[in-house]
Amino acid sequence: MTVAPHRAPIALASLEEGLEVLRREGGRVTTPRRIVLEALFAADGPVSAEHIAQGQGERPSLELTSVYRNLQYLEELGIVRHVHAGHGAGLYALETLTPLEYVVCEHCDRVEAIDAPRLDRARAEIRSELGFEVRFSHFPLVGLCPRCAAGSSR
Amino acid sequence: MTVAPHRAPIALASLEEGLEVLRREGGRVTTPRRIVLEALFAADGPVSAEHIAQGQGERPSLELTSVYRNLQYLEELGIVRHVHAGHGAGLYALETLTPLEYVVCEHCDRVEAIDAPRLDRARAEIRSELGFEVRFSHFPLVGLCPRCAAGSSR
DNA sequence: ATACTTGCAAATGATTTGCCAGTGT
DNA sequence: ACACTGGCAAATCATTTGCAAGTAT
Repeated sequence: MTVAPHRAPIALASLEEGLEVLRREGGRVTTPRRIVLEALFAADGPVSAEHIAQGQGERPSLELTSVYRNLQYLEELGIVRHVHAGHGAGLYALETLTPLEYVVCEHCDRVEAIDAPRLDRARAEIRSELGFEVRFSHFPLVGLCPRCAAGSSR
Repeated sequence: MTVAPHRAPIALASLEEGLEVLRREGGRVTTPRRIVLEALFAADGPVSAEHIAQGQGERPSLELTSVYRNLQYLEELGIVRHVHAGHGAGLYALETLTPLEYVVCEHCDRVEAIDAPRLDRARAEIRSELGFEVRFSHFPLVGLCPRCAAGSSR
């Protein structure tokens, strides 16, 4: 598990491809590692390490420590990325073919994945106003979703 | 210290005004409380609880716990707000007359305060594209500042 | 006098680290 | 065989909480 600097993103098409990447990079294909990947493929959005560690149905549970270690390793390989949805635990997801960025509602805590290009105009505004090149992938956009913005008396 | 839901923001003009707010709201003017306010007035940007607790020059150090408790109380009163600049500790600042939002460079970690209106166009883009009403005050915009964007080979 | 606050220790929650036994290759 | 991993306990970091002693009003 000695990779450190992040590689370019790799969008896995299948679990098998993930295992291939592991082998190619000199990593070993172990049961916990396979399970973490399975959990990420099974998830329909970013999930916490805790969630992965708990297991679900067929998928066995495993040590939280191993989950964190493997997520970190997979992240260094460019297979996984994590987001911070609020004050709580980080959320992990597989890297995707079309880059995703995230928006979180600070009222209902819902996390929504957005195709990065949809935020290009906002990014351009920020670039021209501040000269900053922003990403909403690691730290998401936080605000009120339409639903909550409508019925919020706070 | 029983206030809980946040009051409307109050931009203090002076430490004295802060103490008045405390009295008006039924809080007590204590030494640690005065020190926390002094530290915030002395700071030229958002600072960590740790930083406040350490003291500096004239300003005595105090228990980290008290700093956190008081920051939380002042935040509930609408005098203080906090931002998350990255993976580390939260940063605290006095509420300002003209609302501020923050931008953080993920490369050099510099935190820059921005007058909220300067981001109105970006916010409008996001609103029209996603229906989201975003704020960059609690969770800041994260990206590369001009300096780092220029000389970054990563 | 009495409710609000502080200090200090201990608890929490998220994540990391040390170390030795276990196992892919 | 041997370096890479996993499990488990303990360490860290930021922050919160419990409680008895201290103090503003």
